[in-house]
Amino acid sequence: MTARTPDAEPLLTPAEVASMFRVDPKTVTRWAKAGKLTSIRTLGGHRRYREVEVRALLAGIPQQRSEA
Amino acid sequence: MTARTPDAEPLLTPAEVASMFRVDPKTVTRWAKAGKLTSIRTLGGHRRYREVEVRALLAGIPQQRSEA
DNA sequence: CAGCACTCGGGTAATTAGGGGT
DNA sequence: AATGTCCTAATTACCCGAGTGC
Repeated sequence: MTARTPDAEPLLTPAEVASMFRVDPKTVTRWAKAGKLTSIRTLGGHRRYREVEVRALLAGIPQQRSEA
Repeated sequence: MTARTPDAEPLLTPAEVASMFRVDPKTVTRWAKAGKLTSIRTLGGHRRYREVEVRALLAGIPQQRSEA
């Protein structure tokens, strides 16, 4: 009985991202503030992160800077 | 609810690895720079190390270094 | 409605990076 | 070649109270 997920992109909570990088959740928040990580906000102000982006960063894949 | 951990590979901080080997954290950094130890970088540039790799080295698992 | 775990803020210690020198 | 130590700047970790998520 799996709830269906229309077009949802997999998102991660701050705690999940933090544990993947072995850092404090607060640190992940700083990364988001610094624009190093894309953050989606809930209506209540909590942050959610794109799983694909986090995995890419963990793998050491340099992010595209839209400048050349 | 403890945050789920999607594919999180256990990582260690420089201080943890250093104390396990009873060396200075700086030395661990040198090992990483020399490619003797795999290092994952946080978005702030700090290093994290693979727990499995560290344990293996501590256990005296053959690296790629023969003794003739 | 109540409750608990998590996150949000800010502020302040503790680690880490990096180069240089023994 | 390999460690340990000194220095400064940057990054990260733990403290609090209040709000969100479920």
